[in-house]
Amino acid sequence: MKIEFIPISYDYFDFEGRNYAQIIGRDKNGKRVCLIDSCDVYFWAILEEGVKEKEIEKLREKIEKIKLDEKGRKTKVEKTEVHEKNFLGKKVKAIKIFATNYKDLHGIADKMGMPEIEKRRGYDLGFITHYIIEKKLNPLLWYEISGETLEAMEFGGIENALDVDLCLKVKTINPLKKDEFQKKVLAFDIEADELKIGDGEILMVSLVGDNFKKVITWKKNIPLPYVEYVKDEAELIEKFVETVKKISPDFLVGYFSDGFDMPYLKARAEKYRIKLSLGLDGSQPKFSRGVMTTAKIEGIAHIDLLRFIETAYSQYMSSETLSLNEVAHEFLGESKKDFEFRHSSKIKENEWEKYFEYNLHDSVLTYKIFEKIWPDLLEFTRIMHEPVFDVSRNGMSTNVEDYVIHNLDKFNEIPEKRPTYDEIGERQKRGKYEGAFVFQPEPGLYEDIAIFDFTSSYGSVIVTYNLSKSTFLEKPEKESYSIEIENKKVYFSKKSGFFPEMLKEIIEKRRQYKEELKIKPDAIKKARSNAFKLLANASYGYLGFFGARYYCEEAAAATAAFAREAIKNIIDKIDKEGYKTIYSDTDSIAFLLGKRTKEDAKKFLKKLNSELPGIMELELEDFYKRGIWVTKRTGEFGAKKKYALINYEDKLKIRGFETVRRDWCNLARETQNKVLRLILGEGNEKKAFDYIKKIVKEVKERKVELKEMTIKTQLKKPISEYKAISPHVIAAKKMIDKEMPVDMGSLIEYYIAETKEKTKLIREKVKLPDEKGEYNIEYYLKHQILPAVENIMQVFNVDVNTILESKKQKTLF
DNA sequence: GAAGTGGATATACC
DNA sequence: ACTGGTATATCCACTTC
Repeated sequence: MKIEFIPISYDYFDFEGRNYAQIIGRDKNGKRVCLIDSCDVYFWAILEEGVKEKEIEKLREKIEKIKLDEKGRKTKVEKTEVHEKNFLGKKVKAIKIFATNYKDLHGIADKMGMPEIEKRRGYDLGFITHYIIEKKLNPLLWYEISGETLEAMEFGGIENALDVDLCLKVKTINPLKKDEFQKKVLAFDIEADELKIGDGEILMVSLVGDNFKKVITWKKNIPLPYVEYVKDEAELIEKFVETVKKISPDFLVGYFSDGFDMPYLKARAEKYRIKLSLGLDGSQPKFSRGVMTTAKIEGIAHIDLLRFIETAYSQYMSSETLSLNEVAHEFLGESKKDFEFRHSSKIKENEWEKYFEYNLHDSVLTYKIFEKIWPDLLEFTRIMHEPVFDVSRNGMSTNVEDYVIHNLDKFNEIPEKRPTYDEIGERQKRGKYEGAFVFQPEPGLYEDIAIFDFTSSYGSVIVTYNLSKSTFLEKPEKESYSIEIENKKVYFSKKSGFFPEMLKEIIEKRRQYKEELKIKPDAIKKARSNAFKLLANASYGYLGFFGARYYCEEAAAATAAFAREAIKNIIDKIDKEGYKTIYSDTDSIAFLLGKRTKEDAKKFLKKLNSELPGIMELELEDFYKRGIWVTKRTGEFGAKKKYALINYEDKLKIRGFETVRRDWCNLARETQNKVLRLILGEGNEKKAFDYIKKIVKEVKERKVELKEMTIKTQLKKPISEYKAISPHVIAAKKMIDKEMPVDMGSLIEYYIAETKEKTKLIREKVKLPDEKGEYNIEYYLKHQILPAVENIMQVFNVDVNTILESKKQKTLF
């Protein structure tokens, strides 16, 4: 029979020693389908140069006799073939070795230390990756599948165990041009008494899907349409499982659910000896070990939104934390419902309804955010060619690597292996190489500024100069790209390599999205364009990442070197043309228009572009009315990475200033922001100065609310590992004493208070936000407010410290 | 015990 | 273990006089 099918969730099982892919998806009518399929599993033995035909035949005979009997599996080499392949761009002869079970590829490879074999490769890919490469059944794309239904009890009766409408053994797979997909989404969120996994009771769980809203609870029976009352916690867990089963979503979505909701449910279910059988085969979620736990559900794509947001968006978000509240605010313009958390025993009778609403709303937000990010998740998954479960959790280096691995066959390339533990150690030992160029700015207030920047700068350098592990030349060749790094010249072939070639496609996608964004801007298009920019830039990071298969220090260093050369070239040309460069960082240049018009600058941009090599492209970032660069706190030089601009739509662009840093108190940040706005918007430093005086007065008169004085700093490691006991470490210790949940990664909030003891140490004045006390006037003036505006006013030769001196005289009397 | 300096730490920029 | 380097700023910890 034939069906139209979109694959969503991938798993595999072993049957009689062989591997089978078990793929769950939907057909065009929304029926849930399970495909069962197998594929060849193999790896490569790359032969030494010049091995003769006869020797190869002998070798094949030897290899074909290899058998393994480990871990209760009997695996053998099924057959071998000889192929002409490429490895790292070089033509090689290789034996393709097919084995019974993919788990034994490594074991077989280990038995092949023959002298004719130079390298063994391709034994370290997962089965699902093998399968997707072999059968080209890519996730979240439509296919026409022909296959046959299973016979009774085939594969040990898998069909009966699976909760699907149809089960097919695959015969053929053909891609379809079809896009629409009515996915079924269910968001969920639990509320518990204790934050530590499993320590408290689960009070309620909310579920939100398409036209579906529910809160299951055992705490209070309130007649509300969405509340379902059960008798105890055990029944709550059972009801939750039952509801998920009934809805049977493609995507079960949580927020931090890998780290909280799922492990919590697991812990509580274990306590009551209940099976958390969420899988379509009735299996429980499988939790991965390691630093980051993940919860995988058979047949349903469990998505932890936080993980995807961290990799795909966080760099471009203005939220201070990635809490559901702040992320919802930024993505949706909506906030969480207010609810003051207390232990359930302290919640009053009439407060439960609010708590339920709160819980439900969290799932609503999770559901809505998922809908918002869906286009990106879809695009990411389709580009990476790996299941959405993995893509949604992977970091950028893995994304780059997945992309490469799944595109190798176009180049007839054998995959490179993962580095060994020792190789990683070696790579980590190497020193840093020189990175980006940052222009030394002259402090001052400037007017009429234009900013150009390179589109996907590092990515386009890699493509243009063909930089990669496979194009790196040990010995110089006549026709090659070369550049000096650390007094040593490195060379790269001009014969196009597969890595740069692949990157080209990513950059083209990014350009396309950016164009669409220009035509009709919206937040999501922006995020998507940024997501691809991220992928392009990550390719550079990937080259220098110690865990990468295609790690190439020389290529990474050369990328930075070529980029430095390119930007310096542009700076020269801009200045030669009669403009004046005032700043530049990595891939952007800010310069003064002087007497020229915006149109002149645009024309000039065209000219510059016509002279750029390869796919390098410079674009107009924006024009700005005014901009300010300040001095460093130490020394008279202009500070790098710290400036503020205002464009002709009066929109501020602030970089590096305390305004954008969360480890400064709100008051300092807001004061600085206001001062920048006054100076840039109106060009009025007098007003700014008056404003500062006003704030200083308010601080001295204690008119400022304590919460404006809170400083937030993150705990980057376990408390015990801190050598320097800084204020936030003290605050964290205080929190632990109060049994508040503190962990690595927690954002610690505190303020600096007045104390009786005479001490110089700031850490001895630390108090928690809810601790009684008064803010320390001297500290906030001298360490927060004035430093935040000092360098800005210095541009106008105004010394803000005089405010303190003159006022001090008065207050003395 | 004050002053100066380097190290540890956090955060931002691209 | 889960991209790279560049840069600023703060406060602690130590040295020196």
